[in-house]
Amino acid sequence: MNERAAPVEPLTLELVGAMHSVATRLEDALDPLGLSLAKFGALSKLVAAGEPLPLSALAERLACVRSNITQLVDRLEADQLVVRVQDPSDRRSVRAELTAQGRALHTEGLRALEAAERDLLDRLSAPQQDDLLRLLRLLRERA
Amino acid sequence: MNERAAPVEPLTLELVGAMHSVATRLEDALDPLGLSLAKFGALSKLVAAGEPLPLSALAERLACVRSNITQLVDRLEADQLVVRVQDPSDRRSVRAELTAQGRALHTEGLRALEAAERDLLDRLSAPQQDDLLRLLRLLRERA
DNA sequence: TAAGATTGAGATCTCAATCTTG
DNA sequence: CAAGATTGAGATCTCAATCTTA
Repeated sequence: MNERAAPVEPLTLELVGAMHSVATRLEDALDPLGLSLAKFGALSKLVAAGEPLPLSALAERLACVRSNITQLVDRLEADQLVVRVQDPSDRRSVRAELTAQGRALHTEGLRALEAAERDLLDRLSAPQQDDLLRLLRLLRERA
Repeated sequence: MNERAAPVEPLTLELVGAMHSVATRLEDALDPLGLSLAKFGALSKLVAAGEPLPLSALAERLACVRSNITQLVDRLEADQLVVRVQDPSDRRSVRAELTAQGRALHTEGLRALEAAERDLLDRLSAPQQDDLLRLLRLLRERA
């Protein structure tokens, strides 16, 4: 029994707080490269796809709305990391294509993130790391 | 051995993705009340403190910069959930004080969050929930 | 009309610079 | 000068409305 007042903070706020802390650490790791998590995420999806992606597809894979991608690609284009290319078969569609520079920076970002990841996860044993990933995926895969 | 290309996505991006998904779910739960996670977080810290807090203290407890709190309190004040009060003993200091309306809405928000929390965590057994919290705290408590 | 993309308004956050008070 | 708060600029995100093309 605990005599003190009941916790005012729901469990989920702890979740959000911890995740915010992790995200901040990762942003800091990417910052020296001029990258943000948002930008790296987009580059990452483009590399994974292996080909230019329509902005709608990018929005779907990054779990955000289309208008967000319009602006994100604006900034990526200003950084010369991607270019917009027209789709001749459907003139409504615009695809984002990686530049050589974008591909190279993604590789650097990957290294930086993996270093930050080792720093972060070194606290946890290998089985703990597996557990964490499994639990988070359970939360995510909810309808 | 896996013949396919190595995963392009670092483990940490999975973490960020899961975080984003959870945060979105919680935002949705608060939305009908006209609350956001940011606003609820501030109300929650004020309720926990039991007294008006200087904006600096609020910034510290919410792990963000002061200028963020200035604007957040602007919006909370516009919603009539808090008021700014002057500190007679130090005229530099401004404290945020809950209104009755702010206190009431915090209670409603708490209920909404706890419902969303049950929805989210129902997937996990009680020991799994404990594990998740423990693991996240380990990640957070890093220097 | 549907779909793809963009625009405009606004919420949330950061940083750098500034202003007042200590 | 330090500290507390604010302001201004800009990044990131959402929603509603709009424009073009299918």
